[in-house]
Amino acid sequence: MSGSTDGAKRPTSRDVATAAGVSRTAVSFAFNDPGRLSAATRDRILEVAARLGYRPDPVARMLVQGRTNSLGILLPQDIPQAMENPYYAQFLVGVGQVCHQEGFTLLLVPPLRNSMLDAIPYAAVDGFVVTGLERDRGEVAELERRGVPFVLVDSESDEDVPTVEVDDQAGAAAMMTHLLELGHRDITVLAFEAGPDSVIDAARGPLGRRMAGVDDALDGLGPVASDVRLRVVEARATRAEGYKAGLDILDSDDRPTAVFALSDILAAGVLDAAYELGISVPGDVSVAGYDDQPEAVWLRPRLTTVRQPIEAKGRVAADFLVSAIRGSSRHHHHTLHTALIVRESTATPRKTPVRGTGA
Amino acid sequence: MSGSTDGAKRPTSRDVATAAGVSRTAVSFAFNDPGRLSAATRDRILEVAARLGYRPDPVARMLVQGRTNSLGILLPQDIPQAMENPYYAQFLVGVGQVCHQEGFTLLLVPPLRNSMLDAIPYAAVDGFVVTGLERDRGEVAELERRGVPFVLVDSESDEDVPTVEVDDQAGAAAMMTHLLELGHRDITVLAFEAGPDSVIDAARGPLGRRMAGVDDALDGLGPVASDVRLRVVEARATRAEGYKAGLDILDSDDRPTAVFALSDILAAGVLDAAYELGISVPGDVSVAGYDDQPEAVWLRPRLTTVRQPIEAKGRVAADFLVSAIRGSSRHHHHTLHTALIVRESTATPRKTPVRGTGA
DNA sequence: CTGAAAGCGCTTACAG
DNA sequence: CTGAAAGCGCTTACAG
Repeated sequence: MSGSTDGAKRPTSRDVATAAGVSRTAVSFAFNDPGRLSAATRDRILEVAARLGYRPDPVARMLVQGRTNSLGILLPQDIPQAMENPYYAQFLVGVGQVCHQEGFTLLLVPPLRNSMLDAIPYAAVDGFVVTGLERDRGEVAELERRGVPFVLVDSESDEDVPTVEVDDQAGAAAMMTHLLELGHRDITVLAFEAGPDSVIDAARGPLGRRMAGVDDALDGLGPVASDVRLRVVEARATRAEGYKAGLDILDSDDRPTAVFALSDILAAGVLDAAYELGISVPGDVSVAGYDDQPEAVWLRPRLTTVRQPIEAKGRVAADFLVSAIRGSSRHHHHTLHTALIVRESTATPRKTPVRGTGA
Repeated sequence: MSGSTDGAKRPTSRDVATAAGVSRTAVSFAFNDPGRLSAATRDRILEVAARLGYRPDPVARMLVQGRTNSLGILLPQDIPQAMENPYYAQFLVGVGQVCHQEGFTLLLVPPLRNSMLDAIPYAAVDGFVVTGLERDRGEVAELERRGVPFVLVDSESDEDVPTVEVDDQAGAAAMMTHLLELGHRDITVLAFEAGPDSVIDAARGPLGRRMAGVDDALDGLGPVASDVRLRVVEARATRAEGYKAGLDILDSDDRPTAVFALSDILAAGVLDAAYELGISVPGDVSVAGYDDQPEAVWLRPRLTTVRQPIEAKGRVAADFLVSAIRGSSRHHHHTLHTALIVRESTATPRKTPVRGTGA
């Protein structure tokens, strides 16, 4: 019954113009600038358009206007992987706020045939928010070639390109210092590893900076640093993988007195593992996270973590992008700050080794 | 230093053709069908294109090819609200799988000026996945007018339009029956309410069907049904709101023996409230959820809930859409099924009222 | 208030 | 193997 989807093709502005006995110019005005038409003409055109089921073609309009009213998010991984990651969802909340305010839609642009490079030329967007890239990658050159503005997020600072960063190094250092000041000398860092097919270089970017922060804190300790035992374990950033890693770390004669998970989702998994093993947190072991996702405050015990303003990061990046699109002020840089959030999951370690004669 | 973003405008295929001494046809072939050119010509064109920083314009290409290679998700709420909802993230995982497989990007299309209707004509997509709409709304007519395929998700079944549904009524009935069979006769249903600015009709759609399922179970009980005390409370679907509602429901002389939350996120909040109040679950009160989000199994106690295949819903919807775009088989319908997942948060109610002389 | 013309940047039969 | 021409469907100065 609908019929408009099949059969005869969609009516064009020419069809409407003919049927209404006006020019295509008039049809365009009826939709985009009705004030320029007499009421009679306008009404007639609109009526004919309604009868024919006419709508201006959005792509033709984009071509002639030179804008799409849509922002692109260039993803380093495919859409399912991104959407499974609560970090991304939160980041998109921030980007989405700007979209809402400025009337943009949001295009998710995953790698094409496993290549971010290939995806860049095909996306119909007015600009890109780019996550998970370092500045010297070929992708940046391709973006410049593409000729639309873009903003690098969580990349390294760069003079020539707008960036939004978070001082992850300071954040990780603050948490590590917190742990050291509590008296911990046997600490396991649980790092996240890149997902399968990842095109990002995990050693750089946020992970690299957080690890550097860990080292900073150790250095700041002075000569005593040699007393500290530091182990590093990796897991994919899901709660289930955090749980498995947590089991490995905690179910051992030689378990650390503190675990510093480099993302909250991993910390949640470690908490699950501790619960499962009957190991008390923070009594037997301290657990710390990173991100301060909304989830963190609902965990038991409430998670001590490093807050990074993920939503603000998305918002600032999108703001920069929209400014660049609108033609104002090129090359912005902004660094967001982290904060140490001490809740219930960290405490002074027991004096006596847990596996010994007890508390 | 980059220069390509500002100053002179982007080179076009004409510029490349001129510089390489060939026709625009040849330039097009060099990028889209290199086999049709002699190696020498092709290499020369590509080299000149690289030197000039040329890329075919995606929008012009879309116009002439009549496709965008992008799927649209028509949202009933703005992007931040959608991304805050774990249900949506999971749904997008399913849609994203198809995008990945078929090489589509994904455009998030929120209401424009608070109107879904207004957003439809402007999105450059090959089709829409539509959530949160009923069939008789003006939006459906607008979609038909738009002339691209679309699929309605969680809508009512309809002959004329492809739909993907879940038998929510049966799912809710199954849970309610489970509670009744355990012996509960004083049950509070915690329903989710639409967010602010919502354009959806909450009384219909999934919520309405789940409530109908609750009634079905009561009806199935026969004459004893009159012994059942049923209360309904509403809250916005966030954990914090679930927590607040949980406090209200549980911190009372007259609390129910079971709470059936119509979404897991709400159930999680009720669990938080019970924990806060020192009320044992399922000892003092049973708590049930709906959705079986990944989270549910990490809650303590593990949540009894109704599983609905959210990811599959997204996948099936996107599959239908891609088929329609490719021109095959119009008008599909698919109903997905729910399953009762009994875990630890529901049990037989205490015989004696909690506020009485105790167990 | 209204229209004829040019043009957005590309691809695609068609012809040679 | 290569090119001239038409056309995708619209908007926008410009002129009247």
